[in-house]
Amino acid sequence: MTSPRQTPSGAAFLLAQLGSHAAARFAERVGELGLTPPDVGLLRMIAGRPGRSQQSLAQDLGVVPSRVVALIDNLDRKGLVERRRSTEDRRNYELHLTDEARRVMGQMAAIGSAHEDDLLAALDPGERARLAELLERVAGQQGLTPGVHPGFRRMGNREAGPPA
Amino acid sequence: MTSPRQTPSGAAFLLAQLGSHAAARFAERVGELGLTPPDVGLLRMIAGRPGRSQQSLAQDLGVVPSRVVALIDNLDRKGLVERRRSTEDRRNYELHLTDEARRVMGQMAAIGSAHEDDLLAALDPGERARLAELLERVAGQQGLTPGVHPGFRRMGNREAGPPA
DNA sequence: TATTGTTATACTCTATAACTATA
DNA sequence: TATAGTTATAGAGTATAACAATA
Repeated sequence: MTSPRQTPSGAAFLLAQLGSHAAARFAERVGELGLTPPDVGLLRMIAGRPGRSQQSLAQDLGVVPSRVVALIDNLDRKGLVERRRSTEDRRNYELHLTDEARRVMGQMAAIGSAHEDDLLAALDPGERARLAELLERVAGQQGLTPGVHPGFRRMGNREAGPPA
Repeated sequence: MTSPRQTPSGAAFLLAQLGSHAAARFAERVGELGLTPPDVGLLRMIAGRPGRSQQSLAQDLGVVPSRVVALIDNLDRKGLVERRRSTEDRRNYELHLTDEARRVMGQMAAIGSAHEDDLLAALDPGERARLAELLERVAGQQGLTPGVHPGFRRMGNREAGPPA
């Protein structure tokens, strides 16, 4: 006979599967605002600590500084973030949101609610709370930083690519 | 004062965050076996229906057939899958696992258990079951196929890349 | 003509390393 | 010499389109 369980492990697989799904749906939604998920994360991080440098972002995101250049370039081109030379140390920039960015973030909040609502349509409010509570405990035990999505750095594929 | 909630929505965000984390940890583990997460998914799909064609995989995975070529090339080079020309319709291949692949899948089962255990260390057995039950209902309502991870096709970035 | 698999090509994402300006 | 940011370059992942063999 074949293997007893076709479906993988259990909650761990469901978590990965649903997480990927949730991320994809979220990407669709914010895409309508002209944003990518990384854009959204960056905006939130800058909003949380205005004036922070690209280096500090690179550290918190776990990516290399040159990556942040491209990321911020995106937001800059969209008119959502401003680079101001620091007057104290003219090597670095102080990153600030524009008024436009603050407007966009208002829309993001609405999008977030709708997203949550659609995603968890199968659960009633009590069940959603229980789910959130369980997930929070898992996230805490796993050492995840609240509010920081680890989807920035690609998980290294330590193997060869396609043939030719 | 600033926005009342720094942390995004709630369970939806936690789901995406934990899902990404779970996937990354799983990638680490199977990497020690010389496999990538796509490898694992493919092996399971072939094991579930030996002899299936690359086209059928492409459909179930939601990727383009040329992508499957590279994916199967990988497994082929590792000696885990065999392409046998179909005798009925010599256009397509029948994909089969090798003995080595079956051995590897045994190890994968052990890895899966350890992964689940580490990931959900914060929860006792009853809580794990409750979590799985909630997640299953969400996954069902969202129309996710049991056992198929949607991480194959990259979610389209419908926006410009880095500057130059 | 339609279908399975393949190759050729191009585009995006991302990291590494070299470079500029400032300290 | 060390640090913030940038540019140049390269590698992996993926899709589109053109192609070969078979039906």
